[in-house]
Amino acid sequence: MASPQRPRQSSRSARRNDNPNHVPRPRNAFFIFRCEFTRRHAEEGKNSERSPTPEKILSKRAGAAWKALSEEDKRPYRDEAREESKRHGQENPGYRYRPKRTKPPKRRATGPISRREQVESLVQMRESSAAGLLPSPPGGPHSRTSSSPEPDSPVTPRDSSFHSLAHRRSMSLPHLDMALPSSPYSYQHTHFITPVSCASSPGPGPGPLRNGRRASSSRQRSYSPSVYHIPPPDLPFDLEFAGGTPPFASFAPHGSTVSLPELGSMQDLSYYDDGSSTYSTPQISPAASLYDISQPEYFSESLPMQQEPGPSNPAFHRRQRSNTAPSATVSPLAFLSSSLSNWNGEAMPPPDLLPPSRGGGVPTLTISPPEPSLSPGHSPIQVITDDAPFSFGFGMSPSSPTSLIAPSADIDFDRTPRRADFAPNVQELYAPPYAPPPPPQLGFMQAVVDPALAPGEAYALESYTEGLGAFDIAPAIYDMSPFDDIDFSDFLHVSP
DNA sequence: GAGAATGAAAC
DNA sequence: GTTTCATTCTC
Repeated sequence: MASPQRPRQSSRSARRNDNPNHVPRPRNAFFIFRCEFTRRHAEEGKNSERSPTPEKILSKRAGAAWKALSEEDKRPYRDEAREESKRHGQENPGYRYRPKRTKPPKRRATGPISRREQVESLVQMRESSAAGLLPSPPGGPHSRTSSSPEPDSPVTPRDSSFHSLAHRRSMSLPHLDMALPSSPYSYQHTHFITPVSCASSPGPGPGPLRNGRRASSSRQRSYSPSVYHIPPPDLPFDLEFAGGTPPFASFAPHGSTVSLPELGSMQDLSYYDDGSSTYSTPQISPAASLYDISQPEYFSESLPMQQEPGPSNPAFHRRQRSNTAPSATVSPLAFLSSSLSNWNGEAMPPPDLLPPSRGGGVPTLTISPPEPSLSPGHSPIQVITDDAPFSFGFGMSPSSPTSLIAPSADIDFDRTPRRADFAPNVQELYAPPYAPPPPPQLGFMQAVVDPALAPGEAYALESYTEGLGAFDIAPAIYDMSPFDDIDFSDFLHVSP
């Protein structure tokens, strides 16, 4: 059994950082065992003619011996490790293990990246663009802010807020892979939407593919009996369906369409930070039902005129952002249904006539990116009619749609301030520090992203970087002086 | 400083 | 899931 001696500071740890005050970590059970193992070996070797066993070999033997021990045999060492850890805590109050990352952590193969990472990506690209350089890969200068803080740097309340902020996600973030195809980060946010007839009820079961795999090839097919995995929109792809009606599947507010009747028969899946997921059935607003826009005649010339879009329209009132919103990843479908719930039912006919081929059929909805002409926080939902009962695809931007203007979702997971949240005088002072990103020039992407919409996307990032900059996340990039007087506390969880 | 082992803790 | 660092000491 290991003696309860305090381990002497190793030469390596003593040198660590050249810091004489460095406090080594408490040993774990195996290290206590290994120390004893080494000691026993040394004692046995005293009377031996053999040369001392190299430490490497000893470590291997100790590891094998440790594995050979039963749990009962290991218990004294585990107990001792607990005791040592307890003593360590008592002798070093306030101690916190702070490993230093010497190399950037490997990017997760799946899962969404943080908004902050995306902002950093944008900033990096913008700088590179201004310098006429290609973006540097992750791990470059701008990835520094993603690594752990300096071990000995004080943790201020602001730091805490900052970290919780960085872990929040927002569905209002533009998809950088689309707006900025050369982003060093890949957008991995995947949603699964299955027809009710195929989907299991909420809870366990075969369920969707967690963290949908992303094929490395430029073409991807993915199908399972209960799950349709739709790859990110930056890749051309084919979908295979086992017959029947293909599901509405969407992962970006671009170009995917679905008819309203179908919308109500589908289930959506959202992932949460804690790894859980929930199904939900989009709720069609009473207004939508009332107008029954599933009927083609609804789009006849007898459409009622409605208000002009804009802040004066009560329907455009933006709800107060909630600090208690769950940290969830919202799918575009949830976004759409939420938008519909706010929709006042009014429709705006198109300025020009619908093409004859689009004169009938079942109307479909297309979620479009925000347009800069609209007040911030509002997205247009465009209703188009199509001969096909269902259409799906990318690059199917409505050419001459009937337009419904609906307020955007009141689910806003972005607790960072937006320009609209700033004091009026600040809003007047502020001028965007950069031009909107240029339209993508990649062939397929060009068909998907409407360059005219880029400013709207840029706006969201711009406002977010404003918020980040106010917390010194991107110092020396923006002149944040106009925002010095802003109280951001409403957007943060700050312990009193 | 690397190397061997295992596991706690952080990220 | 990945990385660091606890111990030890030789190479």
